[in-house]
Amino acid sequence: MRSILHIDMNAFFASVEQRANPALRGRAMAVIGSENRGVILSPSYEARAFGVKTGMRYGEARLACPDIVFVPADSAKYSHACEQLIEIWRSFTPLVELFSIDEAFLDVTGCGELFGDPVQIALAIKERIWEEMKLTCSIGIGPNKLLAKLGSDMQKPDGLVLIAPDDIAAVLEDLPVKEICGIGPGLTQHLAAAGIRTCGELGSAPLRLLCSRFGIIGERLRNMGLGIDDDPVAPLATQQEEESKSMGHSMTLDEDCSDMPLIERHILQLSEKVGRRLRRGLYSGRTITLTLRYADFHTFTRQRRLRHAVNHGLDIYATAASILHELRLEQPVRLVGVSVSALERDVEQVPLFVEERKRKFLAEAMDEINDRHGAFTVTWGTLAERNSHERIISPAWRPEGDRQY
DNA sequence: TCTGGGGTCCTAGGACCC
DNA sequence: TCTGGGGTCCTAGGACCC
Repeated sequence: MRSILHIDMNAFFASVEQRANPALRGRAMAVIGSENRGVILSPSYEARAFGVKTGMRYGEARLACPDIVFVPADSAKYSHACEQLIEIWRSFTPLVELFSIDEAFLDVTGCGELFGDPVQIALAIKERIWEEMKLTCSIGIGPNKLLAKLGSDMQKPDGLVLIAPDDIAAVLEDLPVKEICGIGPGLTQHLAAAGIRTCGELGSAPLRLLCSRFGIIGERLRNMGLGIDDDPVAPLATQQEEESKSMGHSMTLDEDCSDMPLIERHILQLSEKVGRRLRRGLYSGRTITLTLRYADFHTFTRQRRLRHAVNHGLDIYATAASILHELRLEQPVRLVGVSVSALERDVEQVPLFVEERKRKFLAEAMDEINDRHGAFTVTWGTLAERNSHERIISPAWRPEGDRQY
């Protein structure tokens, strides 16, 4: 039986900002992304008390909480805090899997001799994080990642929830399926249509029914209902060795735009950013995808497969622009995105030794804002230059078990 | 102050080949 | 050749996560 911890930092960006600036402490504040047309990335707990939530538009947040203070996101600050967290976690176990910039799984099976039972370990970790960083977190403990993640969600902020093997059935019996990581709105609705609302119902549903309705994820779904999950905690070094599958950038324009030359310039800028990241990671790619979002939010993609892989901004741009020119825009454009997939690695140039890449990873880590629902994703050590302020993003890698959705 | 940005995986249909 | 089926590649879209 494994012992897995899932650690979820509470209001991570907001807490880091409050820690850095005493004037923000105890105040309703929120970290925001872009200046213009963005959403709340991370509200402080004081703001949450007013009903401010991640993903809210600024106007909505101000309506709920007129005195709220908006603070622009500072990715370097959060990356640095994340590095400190990793250091603390790794002092307990080498099996640390970063799930996002503010979440991690730790496999503490067999750490008992050194640090005590899993609850003692969790308490010790919370104490270290508080002592050294003045941040709180919620920790879930379970026999696998699925249940550990569930546990960390059950008590916020500053929670500690143990789901022991004997508790599993009782915890899951009446739990709505959407609480499970991997079951989103779409699956929730489909399951409801099949008469399945709780994990208890999901776990006892006939496998044949689930497979006929949900295909190859049927079995995985039933396991979710039963709290079964064999997915191992992938240590950082392994995560870093995983190759990226795609790299892209997108941006919401300050204003909806019908001006083709202007849209082209945005596409060029995005193409250059993507190209730099590809080259830095010693990648090139054969498939170029252009994403457009119209003013009414309708979003679509067009992609083109090239004969040879490319990684220069102008090559990416040439393809993306030609795709654009074959379209007839039906509305003003709200968002433009360029991404490259079908990636290849230029083997001869790759200098990679795990240790070397590991060091780079910590030095250059995570940059670009994602949000969440608040989070960043993280970039793995593939940068060639140091001290670059370029924004480098990351594969939104996920644990294998959740990958199938 | 109308709704961000980064990913992964899966499905389904059509082209094309044997 | 009035007719089938398997395989691969490609494209578009959608579900899911943070």
